[in-house]
Amino acid sequence: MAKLDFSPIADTTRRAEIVALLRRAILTGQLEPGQKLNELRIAEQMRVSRAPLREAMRELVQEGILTSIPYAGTFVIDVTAKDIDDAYSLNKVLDEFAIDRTWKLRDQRFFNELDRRHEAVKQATRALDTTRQIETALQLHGLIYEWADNSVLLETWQRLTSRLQMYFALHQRARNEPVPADYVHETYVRLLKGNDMRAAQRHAREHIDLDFEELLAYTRGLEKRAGS
Amino acid sequence: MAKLDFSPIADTTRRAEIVALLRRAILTGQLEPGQKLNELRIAEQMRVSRAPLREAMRELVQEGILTSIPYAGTFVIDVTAKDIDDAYSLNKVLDEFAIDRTWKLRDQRFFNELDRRHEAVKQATRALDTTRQIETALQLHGLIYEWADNSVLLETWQRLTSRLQMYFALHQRARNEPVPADYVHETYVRLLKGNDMRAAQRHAREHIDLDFEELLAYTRGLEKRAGS
DNA sequence: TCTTGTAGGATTGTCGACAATCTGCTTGTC
DNA sequence: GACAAGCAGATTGTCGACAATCCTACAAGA
Repeated sequence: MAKLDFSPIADTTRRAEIVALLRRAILTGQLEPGQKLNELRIAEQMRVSRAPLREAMRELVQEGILTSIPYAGTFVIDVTAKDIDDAYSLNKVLDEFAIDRTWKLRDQRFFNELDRRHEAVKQATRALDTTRQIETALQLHGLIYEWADNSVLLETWQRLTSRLQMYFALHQRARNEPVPADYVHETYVRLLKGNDMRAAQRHAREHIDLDFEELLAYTRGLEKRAGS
Repeated sequence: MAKLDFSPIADTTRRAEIVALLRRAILTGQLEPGQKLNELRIAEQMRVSRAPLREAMRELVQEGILTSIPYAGTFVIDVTAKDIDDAYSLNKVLDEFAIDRTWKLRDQRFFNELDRRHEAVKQATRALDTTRQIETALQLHGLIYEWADNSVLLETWQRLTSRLQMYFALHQRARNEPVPADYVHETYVRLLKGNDMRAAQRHAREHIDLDFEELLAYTRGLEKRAGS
């Protein structure tokens, strides 16, 4: 018999679909930070009852992109400069760890996947699809986490990813211009293929710092506006 | 007017109470790994309807201590040696980061709180209350995370804590004898009060390794039993 | 004028019932 | 006896309605 890998079939609960829809709306910035989610309205729009919607919202609260206040409502989290700073500084540490753990496990499949994801980023960049560009860039970056063979680390990264994607999307919407940032990934991929682990780790740090500076500048602007 | 700090009043939703009850049952080992949670039965026992119970369970699924399979049920997560290994190796990295970030922020209040939590551990140890001993030890350990002034790091730690507490509780139940492990905390506290950050970080690593070895040995036993 | 009490409407939290799905057993056929 | 089809029974997923709570506006009183 031919060896054939079947992927698991899609989750068929409404709840799972609602989670996906809401997450996407939040991470692409369609739902703005601080905005309240009216259960009845959303349930009507999605043509579902409030029960699965509420369960979906609980999941996203635990995922860290919604926040809930009893009897008051559920809101998209606010984005402060400090949150971004916190997320990024933790990300640096995790990157270093992930690269360390992945390093010995790299094989041809890893390199192929790396190229594939890199290509996806470049394609999205050429197509000027900023949302997809952010998504693919984070997926490229996430490969070291998937490869590190540490489930807890991977979970942590996925939680962080949600926030990062949200931050980048907001940043994008504000600037409303495509990001080049292509050569940076070029170097990143090259170093991950090479033999100098410390160099790769160092680059990851610096690469992150780069994006981070831009984000912070944007967010500081946000807070000035909110404070006025 | 006298300055008085009021703490926020407790959440009064059934959901929040159910979450607390379930979490406690899982983390103390009353609900065993792999065990299925029957919604109807639990709802009847708690005298609540299934709606808030299900929402509570979704939260715990996202928290990582329950796992859900659509139309099959929700189960307490299984504990494998690899999971523990993963959690601990990540914990080492986070500890180092947390100590680094906390170091400059230490003040008298920090030291006082450190002593207070240390005292709580010793008290639980003297009282032979192993459940409370685990709880207080993790709280002592968690202080550097609370003090590090990084909300994302703190969240990550809290997620890890849930698992660690569960692991320790299982370990305890299996051995059924009180752990001394008192002097270890003594050293930990002393180093956190001192002036040598690297020494504190190094100790945190070694301290963790110690507990970890015991846990792993226990869990390997578990898997042999399950495999037979 | 400021504070306090009080409806009214809107929204969230909870409940009980129904629909969809899974599991194990029985039955019938070969 | 082996195996597939199909039928309960139990359990999860979803729905619509009710209860509890909050926010707003407005009126009454100091």
